[in-house]
Amino acid sequence: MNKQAITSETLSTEDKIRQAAAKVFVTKGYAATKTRDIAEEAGINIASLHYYYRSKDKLFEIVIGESMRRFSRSMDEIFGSNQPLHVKIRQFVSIYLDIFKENPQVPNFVLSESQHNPEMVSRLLRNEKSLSFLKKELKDLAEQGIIRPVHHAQFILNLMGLTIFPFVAKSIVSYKLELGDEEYAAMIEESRDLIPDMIISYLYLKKP
Amino acid sequence: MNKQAITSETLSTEDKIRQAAAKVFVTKGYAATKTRDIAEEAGINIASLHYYYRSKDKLFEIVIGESMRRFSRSMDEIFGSNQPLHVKIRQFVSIYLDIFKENPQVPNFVLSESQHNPEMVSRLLRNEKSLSFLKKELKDLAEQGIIRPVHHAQFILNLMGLTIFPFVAKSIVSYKLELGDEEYAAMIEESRDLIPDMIISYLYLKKP
DNA sequence: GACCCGTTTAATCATTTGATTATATTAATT
DNA sequence: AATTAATATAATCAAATGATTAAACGGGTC
Repeated sequence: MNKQAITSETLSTEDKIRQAAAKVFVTKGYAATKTRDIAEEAGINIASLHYYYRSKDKLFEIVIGESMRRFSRSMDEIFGSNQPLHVKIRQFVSIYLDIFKENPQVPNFVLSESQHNPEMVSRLLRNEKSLSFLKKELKDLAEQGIIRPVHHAQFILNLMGLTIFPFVAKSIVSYKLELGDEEYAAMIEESRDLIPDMIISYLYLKKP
Repeated sequence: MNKQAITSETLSTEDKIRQAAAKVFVTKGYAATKTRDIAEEAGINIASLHYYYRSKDKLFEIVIGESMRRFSRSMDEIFGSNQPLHVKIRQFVSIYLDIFKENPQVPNFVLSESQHNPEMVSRLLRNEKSLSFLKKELKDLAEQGIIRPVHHAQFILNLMGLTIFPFVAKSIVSYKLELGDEEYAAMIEESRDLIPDMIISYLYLKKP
């Protein structure tokens, strides 16, 4: 029972709708999601949905906004801390692997909807901190001869790409390489060490 | 004029439809694409679209099937050749960077639609060769002590992730990191060497 | 010119879909 | 109990959408 019971007994209608919307939007994408799907998933009437959130658009922006900000903030926290860079790298990979193992469809959802609606990105992330301190940290470490010089965007792209890609490409890759779910999951688990190892070994001129 | 002229003068209606469909599907995704969008883009009547391709679904499968197989085959060709592994790695990155620079929306399109419809992947890629020879090559090189032992799926995932991710994440990353189009393109160009360098330096125990 | 066949078009259909309205129900307050 | 405000529901609307139909068009063949 549990989840079902909690959903229908303890949550307010408003929350039930938001939860259901998140589930359906993330699974099917904005365009393929019908307001009726959400209402059914939430176990409520379509009109209630419009009563709480004025439109499908509004509801969608709340859902994807939450996803994007959660993503964005964890990143700022990790790279804004004062640990050594190589620790931050391991933290990033480990934290995001855990998040995505719980929500494997979210990365594709966010990336896909962002591409279809780029100005939404700027609107929803407007107040989020930037990663400019990372730029400085990389520059300083490079000047001290600890790491090789590298554009901070290169660094972020490679780190994110390695971490996220296994989740967005699972259907295709697991088919092409004939891997079962368990084997695929085991590989992702392996990458918890492999990704940081690879990046650190490339980046650092003297091993940290 | 050129492209426009070629489209409306020399192409058959059938080809105009397929080209228009590819453009619209890739840009907006399956669910958000209306048959009227395609007809308008192709400069033809909606009924003609149904005359040549029985339904929106059929047309879509042709378009995405072409994308997926083109992707899949280039990969098989590169890794099926008999060049040294480190050359194949550089080839892979360089070839795919060129493809995606021309069609930056395709990776997101294929990945996103694949996730929403996983059995489509198996149906469309049914007859494509697998990458099993790569598995053997990695195993052999590892046994000879040339490279470190690594799961072939790890290898493919990391290589693809590094190459593809900059294209699927452009909206978000360029916003968060405040990069203009030119700067972003320059970074991708940098990665033509950086990605292979990083993978090779991690993989090879003695430099090749 | 008459006929035929592949193609194109305008008009239309049935269903789906986001949204609204008017009514009912519930819970709290007096 | 009566009143009121918040919430939920059934019924319905107008627009959008995938698909079809029947008629027109065009070019080749006899």
